[in-house]
Formats: sequence, C-alpha cells, structure tokens
Amino acid sequence: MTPEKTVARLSLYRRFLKLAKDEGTSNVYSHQLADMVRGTSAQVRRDLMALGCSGSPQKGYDVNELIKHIDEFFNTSEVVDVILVGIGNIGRALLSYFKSGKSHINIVASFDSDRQKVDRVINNSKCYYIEELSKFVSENNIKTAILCVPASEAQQTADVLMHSGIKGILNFAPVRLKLPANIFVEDVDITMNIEKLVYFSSGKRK
Amino acid sequence: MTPEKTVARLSLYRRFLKLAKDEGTSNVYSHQLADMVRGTSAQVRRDLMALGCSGSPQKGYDVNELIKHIDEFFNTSEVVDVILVGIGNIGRALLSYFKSGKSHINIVASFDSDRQKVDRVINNSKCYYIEELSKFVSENNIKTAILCVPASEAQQTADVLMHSGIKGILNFAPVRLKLPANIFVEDVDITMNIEKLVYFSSGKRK
DNA sequence: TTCACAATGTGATTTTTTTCACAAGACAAT
DNA sequence: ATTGTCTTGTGAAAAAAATCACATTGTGAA
Ligand SMILES: NC(=O)c1ccc[n+]([C@@H]2O[C@H](COP(=O)([O-])OP(=O)(O)OC[C@H]3O[C@@H](n4cnc5c(N)ncnc54)[C@H](O)[C@@H]3O)[C@@H](O)[C@H]2O)c1
Ligand SMILES: NC(=O)c1ccc[n+]([C@@H]2O[C@H](COP(=O)([O-])OP(=O)(O)OC[C@H]3O[C@@H](n4cnc5c(N)ncnc54)[C@H](O)[C@@H]3O)[C@@H](O)[C@H]2O)c1
Repeated sequence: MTPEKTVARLSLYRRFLKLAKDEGTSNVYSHQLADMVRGTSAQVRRDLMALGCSGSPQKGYDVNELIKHIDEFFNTSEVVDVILVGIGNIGRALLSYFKSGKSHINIVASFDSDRQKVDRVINNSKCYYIEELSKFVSENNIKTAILCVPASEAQQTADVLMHSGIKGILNFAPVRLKLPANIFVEDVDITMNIEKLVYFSSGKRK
Repeated sequence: MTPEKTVARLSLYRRFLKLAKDEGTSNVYSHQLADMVRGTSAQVRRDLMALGCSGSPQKGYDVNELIKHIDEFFNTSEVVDVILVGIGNIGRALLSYFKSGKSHINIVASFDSDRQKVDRVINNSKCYYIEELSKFVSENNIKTAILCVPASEAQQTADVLMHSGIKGILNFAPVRLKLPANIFVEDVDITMNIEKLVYFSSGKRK
C-alpha cells in the first residue's frame, strides 16, 4: 500500500529527525526535511501524509511526534534483530558499523563456514559455524539476514536461509538470488552503482 | 535520455552476459536475461531497444554483440579509474573487492587523513595523504570517487572532491551531501536498505 | 505444404512516482 | 484592519517506468 520509495524515505526522515532532535530542534518544515534527503517539500508532505500525520502551517511538523509515527510505521521502535552470514571483508565492516547501537539494527549473530572464524565474538555478535544457522534462526525467530558470502555460495546459502524461516535478505553477492516471491530480497550491487555513476557523471544525461 | 533504471540494468546484463560467454553460451533470449536480473522479458527487450541493438526471434540475441553494444553504451570497454577516500572498514573492503580486476572499475589510488594509513599499497592501490587528493585528481583527470569517510567529514570531503574536478561520488556516509546539481551523487545507505527490508519482509506488502 | 510454436519489436496501456499549483490559515508588519 | 508572507494538505497533472498484447517471422513437425 505505501509506495516503496516512500518507505525508503521514511527511514531517512527518521534518522535526520533524530539528529535534529538531539540538536534540540522541536519542529521542522517539509522543506527542511526535503533538504536532508534531496527531495522536494511536496514529496515530503506526501510521504508524511501516507503516514497519516499532520503538521501545522505555522510550526511545521513536531519532531517527536513524527519520530513516534515513523517508529510505529516500521512497528519497531525497538531494535530489530538480524543475522549476518559470511564474515569476510564487508561482513566484518558491517559488524563493526552496526555494533555502535546507533541504529535500529542489531546484528545478533553471524555465521561462517570457515572454522577459523567461528566461536569468536566480533563487535558484540557471536560467530557461529554455518551449520548452526537453521537452529538459531528458528529458535530466535529471526526474519532478516545480511548475506555476505562469495557469489559462488550465495544461492545455496540463500536457500538455507529461506528454509530456516528468513523472510528478507540483504544480498551483497553480485548474483540475483532465485527465491520464491514471498522472500523479499534487496540487492546491494556496488559495481552496478559505480558503473551507473560513471555513466551519469560523464555528462551523458541529467 | 536513457532511463536511469535501464542504465542500471544494462550494467547487470553485461555482467551476466560475460558469465554466459565464459560458459560458452553464444546467444540468449530475453527471458533468460530477465531471469538473471529479476525482470520481465518485455523489460529486457525494451532496455536492449534503448541500446539500439536487436536480436532474432530464432536465436535471440548474440552474446558477443550485446556485450559490445553495452561496452559502447558505457563507452568504457576499458577500465574506469576511480579513487577512494577513507581507508576504514568499508574502504578496505572495497579495495580488496576491486583489486581482482574482474570488473571495469579500477581504484587507482586511495586517500586518508590518518598518517598511519598512508604511503602503503593496499590491494594494488597506493594510499596517499588526503592533502594530495586535489593534485592527483586533476593530474590524472579522475572523474569518479568513492567516499568512505565518517559522516562528520563527508560534506567537507565532498566539497574538496568537487573542487578537484570530481563529477560523480558514490557516497557511503549516512548523510545527504549538498552539492551542485552537476555533480552526480549516488548514496549507498545500508541502514535504510535494512529498514526497508524489515518492513517489506514482515508481511506489510508485496 | 500447412500448422503450431516460440521469440522479437513495439504501440498502447497501466501503474507508479513525482511535481504542480492553489485554497486556507496564522501571523507579523504596516 | 489590511496586506504580504509563510506553510500545510491535497486534488490534478505530468513524468517515468513497467506491463500488456499482438503482428510478424523463421523453424520444424505432421
Ligand atoms: N568486499 C566488498 O567491498 C564487496 C563489494 C561488493 C560485493 N561484494 C560481495 O560480497 C560478498 C562478500 O565479499 P567479501 O569481500 O567480504 O568476501 P570474503 O571472501 O572476504 O568473505 C566471504 C566470507 O564468506 C565465508 N563463506 C564462504 N562460503 C560460505 C558459506 N557457504 N557459508 C557461510 N560462509 C561462507 C568465507 O569464509 C568468508 O569469511 C561477495 O559475494 C562479494 O562479491 C563485496
Ligand atoms: N562499515 C560499514 O559497514 C558501513 C556501513 C554503512 C555506512 N558506513 C559509512 O561509511 C563511512 C566509513 O565507514 P567505516 O566503517 O569504514 O569507518 P572507519 O572509521 O573505519 O573509516 C573511516 C576512515 O576515514 C578516514 N578519515 C577520517 N576523516 C577523514 C578525512 N577528512 N579525509 C580523509 N579520510 C578521513 C579515517 O582515517 C578512516 O580511515 C562512514 O561514514 C560510515 O557511516 C559504513
């Protein structure tokens, strides 16, 4: 129902709203929010409308109220538990990034097939041997996974994730996973991002 | 002129076409390509039309010809030189990833403000002190940069990049850079990706 | 030969997303 | 009190992207 793009932006709004709040700002105008996410004020108002919350022409939107609404929208004001599979270069970078606890994301455990890498605790999250994944996921009712294994292993690992009950996968491997439609997959494809960037930054368009 | 989404997919098509080629495949049908990028065959044909190349209803598209066309489209059958700023966790992960030389991306140099990190060679690319960035960029006519510095440093570093002549920035910092419209910025926002993923994978929609 | 099939290329249509544009309301300044 | 200036909320329009649907055309089986 809510447009996909709106969902993405709501996540950004929340982040910037929290920063604004920390700075003591108590209300914001749509154009300020727009600046923060490189959008237009009309778009911001549309997004907030989808959220069902409103501001006043005088004071704009109340920061706290907005944050509360977005929290409700994502229905996780608390932290969301996710797991990470593949403790290689990006895997470790992500573990380090998310340990901070500044976001709503909590990487509760990580898994690897390399015996050398398991049973350690990297940035608060314990590393398990890959065989333990299924059990962990079902016991802890985990729904979301970050996949950082080599491309050659990605599909089979994704299959395991699916069978364990995972419903959403953030995939860093440069392959398109084949999974049933009820599993939501989001690809992070950096090579593609750069190629696109090169194309548009070499004066082709826009 | 060419839709942004099409540009993104063309990059993917090329990657998968090269894999197909390595496996000895000499022609592909639109639906095969569609499978590879999670799209529809009609969409693939549209994209390839934008490219101005055509196939035959009998043999589909010629793999080599398609690759050639896409290379031409991106007008860099050769490697594209980019620089990387901020040799931290993701910075190093990216250096390691792109050293392989398997893609069209070549990280020719990296820069950091930490004296400890410079003057080494990490994965083929020399690390320079940040002060040398401007000179390097203009002398080597670099147009594209990957930005991996902390959020607090991102805007000022982006300003330096812009003034040095950079036209496209792949930004990993969780802030929206304020730059003139002729600088193309692409954000990689992993926190947002995960939040979106959590939203859609918890049965909200789609 | 004739027919069914499978795939391309593309106009037309639909869906999704963004932008425009303006009524309405509060306030500050004159 | 009047005027000018902000901003919200939102229909209406536009733009961008995806999908539909079908004429067309080799190919091979009957
Ligand atoms: N590093 C980057 O910057 C980057 C950029 C874009 C894409 N990627 C992609 O992300 C993925 C990971 O990249 P990386 O650089 O971290 O690779 P890496 O080789 O450093 O790490 C891969 C990790 O996965 C583990 N692993 C291998 N098979 C496994 C399995 N079956 N089950 C569980 N764990 C397994 C390995 O032990 C290793 O720890 C790759 O698919 C890569 O193409 C990486
Ligand atoms: N690590 C991740 O998985 C991850 C995920 C999402 C976003 N990010 C973002 O990416 C950026 C980098 O993350 P990281 O984990 O690699 O951080 P990091 O702290 O490991 O690395 C930052 C690097 O930038 C260098 N640096 C600092 N100021 C600089 C300056 N002015 N000029 C040049 N170099 C400078 C530091 O010396 C350090 O090497 C951050 O903005 C972070 O928020 C990281």
